[in-house]
Amino acid sequence: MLCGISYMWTNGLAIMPELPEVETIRRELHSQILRRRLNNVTVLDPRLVQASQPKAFETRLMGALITNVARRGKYLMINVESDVLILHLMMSGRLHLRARTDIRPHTRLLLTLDDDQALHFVDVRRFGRAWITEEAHSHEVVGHLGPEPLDAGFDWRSLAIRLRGRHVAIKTALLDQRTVAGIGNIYADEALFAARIHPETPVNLLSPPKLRALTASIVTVLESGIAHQGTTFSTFETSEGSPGNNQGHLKVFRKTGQPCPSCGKNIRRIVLAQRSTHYCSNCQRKPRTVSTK
DNA sequence: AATGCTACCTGCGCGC
DNA sequence: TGCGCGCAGGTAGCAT
Ligand SMILES: [Zn+2]
Repeated sequence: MLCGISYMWTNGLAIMPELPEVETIRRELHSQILRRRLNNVTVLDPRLVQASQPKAFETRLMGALITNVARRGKYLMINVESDVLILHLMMSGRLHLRARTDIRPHTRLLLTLDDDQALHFVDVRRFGRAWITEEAHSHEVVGHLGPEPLDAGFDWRSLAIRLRGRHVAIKTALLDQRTVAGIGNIYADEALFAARIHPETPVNLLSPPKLRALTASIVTVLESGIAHQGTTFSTFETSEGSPGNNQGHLKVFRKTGQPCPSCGKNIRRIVLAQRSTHYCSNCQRKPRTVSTK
């Protein structure tokens, strides 16, 4: 299914990995590489491991047994015996399990397994990053993250705590990973639509009932995304090659000019926090105290 | 402390 | 047909 979206890579892939996409990849990887051994590790682009020397990075992982594949927000965590390999795909990072010799353009990292297969980290835009740490929870890149929205303990109070003392637009706050981990541009717009909250609403003006609604909507849209194996705008492959199809379930994201599925009014697009933002001006009203530009 | 803005990077669509 | 511009995205880092 196409959504009038026309940009994709030459290999036909166009996803923006947020929590549901990373979780989909995590589940596939878990079934594919758990208890496999890393026979070889090759850093093809030093930029990927900026924080460390490529050689040291490689040797630290070489020969290690993969004991778990986990996720924190949008970060993928491949546990080996005594270390954790943390990966962030950013926008264009992809993981493919395929023949170790089948190296395609833009491959940045090769994790060769104990057969002819390798996990290929392919990243056209080179924004993706990789780290190795002994203790993932306190690591610099995940230590500051907000609560996991799909954990049992996530409720409107934990959201309220993270918004305390702040005055930014709610969409800006949702894109800030310290507020809630894993929300990106797609699911921020979808969650705000589902909760009937205008994206420019200052967070200090959100009542507890609105925060409750938003909390529930965040959980709903993320779970829906996972249930549909993530959002893609073209011939998306997960690492196994099966397509995600959550794009067919989005209500407002990149639906500018199309009728709101709730009221029929045209979906609007604005730029907020330097990001495309889509909403229904009828279903998502600005509080009166916010002046219209 | 909180917030805003830019750099980073590349392929593709669009307009001329 | 060819070229160049602008867009898309998440995060770190810097400025205010
Ligand atoms: Zn509407």
